[in-house]
Amino acid sequence: MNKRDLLLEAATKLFVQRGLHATPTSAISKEAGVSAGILFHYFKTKDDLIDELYVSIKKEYTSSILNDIDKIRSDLGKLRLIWSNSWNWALDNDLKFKFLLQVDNTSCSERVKNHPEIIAKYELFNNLIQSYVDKELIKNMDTYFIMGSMFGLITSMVTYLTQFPEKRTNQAFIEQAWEMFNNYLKP
Amino acid sequence: MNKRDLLLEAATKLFVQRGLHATPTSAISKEAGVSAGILFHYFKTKDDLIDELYVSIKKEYTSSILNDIDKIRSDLGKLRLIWSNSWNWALDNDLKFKFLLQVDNTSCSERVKNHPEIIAKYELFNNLIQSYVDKELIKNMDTYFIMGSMFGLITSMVTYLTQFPEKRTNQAFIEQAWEMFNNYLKP
DNA sequence: TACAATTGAGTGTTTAATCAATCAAAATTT
DNA sequence: AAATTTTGATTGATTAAACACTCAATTGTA
Repeated sequence: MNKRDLLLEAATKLFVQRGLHATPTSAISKEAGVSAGILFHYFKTKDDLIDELYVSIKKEYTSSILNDIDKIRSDLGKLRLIWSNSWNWALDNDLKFKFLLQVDNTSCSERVKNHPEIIAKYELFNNLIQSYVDKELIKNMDTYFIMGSMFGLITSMVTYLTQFPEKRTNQAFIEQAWEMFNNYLKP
Repeated sequence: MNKRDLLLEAATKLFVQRGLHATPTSAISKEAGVSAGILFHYFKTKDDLIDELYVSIKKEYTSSILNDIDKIRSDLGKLRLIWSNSWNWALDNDLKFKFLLQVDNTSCSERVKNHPEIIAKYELFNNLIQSYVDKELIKNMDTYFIMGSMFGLITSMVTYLTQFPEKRTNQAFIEQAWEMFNNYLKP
């Protein structure tokens, strides 16, 4: 792996373990196994590194949500795939997901939230949800409210499955969780 | 107000605005209008201040959730009051709530999460939810899953109402949000 | 030879925490 | 009731360590 990616990977790990500002750049370069100076060759400042890391992970997450969506025909099936894609990615990439959570509740997310590529992804989801509202597949509520609720439920699902990993393969549990999620949304 | 409380108040504001580790103790004492030294008279270390602040706010929040619960007779009414108490407190104390969110996703919450008073509060809620499960008022799922979902939905409700404050007094919106919350939980 | 990648010691600044020194008020003694 | 002692709150200059970031020198590579 190139040193830039090594740095991003090391940063993700340390930021989650120790917090953004409690992680010195020297610790990141050490963890990545590279020199201290090279970090500032690839990233102008520490904040730049944080911002670039956030945007790249957010893009990876939002892209994964629509994986294989074309392989499903029914709208309800697509909704369920979006739901399971979301928590599956988060569980398979738990450090990255925790990093997103950490930054989302911080002031430095302001710097980064309005990144054009991220806004574009949100609009995509917004339109998708609106189309489901129009088809009366989900309740007629403000799409931002719907989107926020979905993310809240998915986050709590991830937190729970992180604590009780054996439930992830418990089909009865997954079915019931989906039923609840669906009951929440349906008109 | 005494200087200890002034320090806690200033810390809450700055931690939310700038992040935990991006806020020097000097900034906190300056914002509080007290000397730099007095902070370490009341709090052994900066981490101690963070921990004490977290525990005191968490206690305030969890206590507010059960406000006036005895004035309601029906179980469903109580559940609704718990729901509205939660987001009302969060909206009325937005800095404190944001601080809780910020710390909850950070490694330093590990230090503090196992505080006996907080564990006691969680067990209280756990028992309450279990009693609702037993009465078949809410779905028969692991109470930790239920509790986490409720918190996830309330957090997203708070985030939404912070962005669109006018909805808070929109009775139709509140009714529909409650209906969705209730649909999520009911068997 | 040229050019980019990489190093790590070095720089100036900022940080958490300390500490000797003040002061007002409470407690104790006369 | 006056005089004395003790206490704890408060200050801000100080300190030693840690920090983000730089840069001259070195290495690799085309």
